[in-house]
Amino acid sequence: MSVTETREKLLTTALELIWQSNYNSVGVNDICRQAGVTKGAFYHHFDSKASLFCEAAGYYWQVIKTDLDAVFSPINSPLQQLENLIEFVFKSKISTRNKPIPGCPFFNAGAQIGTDDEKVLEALRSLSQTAINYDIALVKALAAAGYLNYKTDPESLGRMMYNYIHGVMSFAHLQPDISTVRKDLPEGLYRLLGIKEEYWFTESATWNIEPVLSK
Amino acid sequence: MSVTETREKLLTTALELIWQSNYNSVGVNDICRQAGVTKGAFYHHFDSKASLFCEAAGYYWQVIKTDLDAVFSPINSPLQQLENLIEFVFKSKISTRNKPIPGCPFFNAGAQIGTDDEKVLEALRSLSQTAINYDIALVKALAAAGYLNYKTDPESLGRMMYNYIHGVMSFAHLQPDISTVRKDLPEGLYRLLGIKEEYWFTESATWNIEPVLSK
DNA sequence: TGACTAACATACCGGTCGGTATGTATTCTA
DNA sequence: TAGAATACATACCGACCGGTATGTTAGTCA
Repeated sequence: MSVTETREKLLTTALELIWQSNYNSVGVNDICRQAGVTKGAFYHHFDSKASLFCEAAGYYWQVIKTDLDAVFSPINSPLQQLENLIEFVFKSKISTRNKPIPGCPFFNAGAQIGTDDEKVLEALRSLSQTAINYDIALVKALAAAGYLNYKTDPESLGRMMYNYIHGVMSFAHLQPDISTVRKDLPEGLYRLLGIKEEYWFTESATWNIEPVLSK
Repeated sequence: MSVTETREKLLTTALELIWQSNYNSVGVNDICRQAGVTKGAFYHHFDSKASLFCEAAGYYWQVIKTDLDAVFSPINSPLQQLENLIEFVFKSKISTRNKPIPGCPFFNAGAQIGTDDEKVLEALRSLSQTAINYDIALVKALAAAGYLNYKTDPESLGRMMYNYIHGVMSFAHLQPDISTVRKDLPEGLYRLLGIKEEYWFTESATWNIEPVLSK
């Protein structure tokens, strides 16, 4: 394995394992074993488990940014973007490729990591804020196009979208019922956004490529 | 300390500690130290850490049920019940009594506990479903009273409320900004429920007693 | 009063945790 | 081509984990 290969293998493996369970119960040894490298290699590349997590956060973001840019591509109408987002969340964060319903690794980790480790928290904050910014942009576009019922504070509404999506994902983690999510996810977003009812379920997603990281 | 005192002290202490951080990082030793009892006493009363958690779940529910019944008391109008719920979530789950914003211990735990330990998961599932049932009842009452914009599936909408609330709480855990929550929590629920806009922020909560467990 | 037991206390166990010290190939550089 | 730096591998550390074995005390009941 080349240098960058080893490094990326550790990053992706860490993501995968933490995704499947959680930050605390995934040990450095587990990551190393799964990645097929030794602990020496691990601590050659990363200072600590926490710093690996921070770097993995950046790596993860860089990876899904490609997907998000496609999801929110301006060649799609705002309504299509919304449907794309729903499809993206479902495909990349929920879906049924394996038994467990994973949710977002970093959001889960947010609830898992103690209040210590400020660096990790900061990485998570930055990550979530960047994600919310995508939502905010969508809200503005929807509002400008006249799809929305209420007058709207885009920042607040972007946060609401983010919070709702992650609430649904966490619930799906506990109650792995695909059909429930299929229903609750879009309708909840329609309601939150205040999409006028005549536009509900009228557009279909233009995004359906396989998410980069979910192989 | 009497027998039941010791037992309850362990239960409440476990709740408190898990609340403040999370299931995995709170050890049996921590619980014992904080509760002022020894490990021998712990394992005299409980079979394992997991079984303590299950019993704590039941205990917790029994405790907050009192609050919930007050929040959703039929002497309050549906709109008042909704405001009460918002106030309850804010006071008992968020608030500012200490620095950290805890969220719901059991919801957090849901994201933390591995897919193993099926008994724990089952306890969490039962707990969340019972909580959702309160929301469902509220949805029905609101719909019957004509406060809602859209035609509604109460079960689905109850879940949406639950998911949104916990999404907000988890986000608050990461970004401890009280004023944000103060805004996003009610408005998100109004939007989700489809409360007609003329009823937004029109009622004030009739519930403001101190939650039982948050001393 | 003595046998029995519930309710603890103390000491300790094997296993695992994140992290490190040190050795060894391989590659780059002067 | 010598030697320095890189990229690991191996072995090991102390701390802590959940859990247990065993001792001690206090109350119950015959």
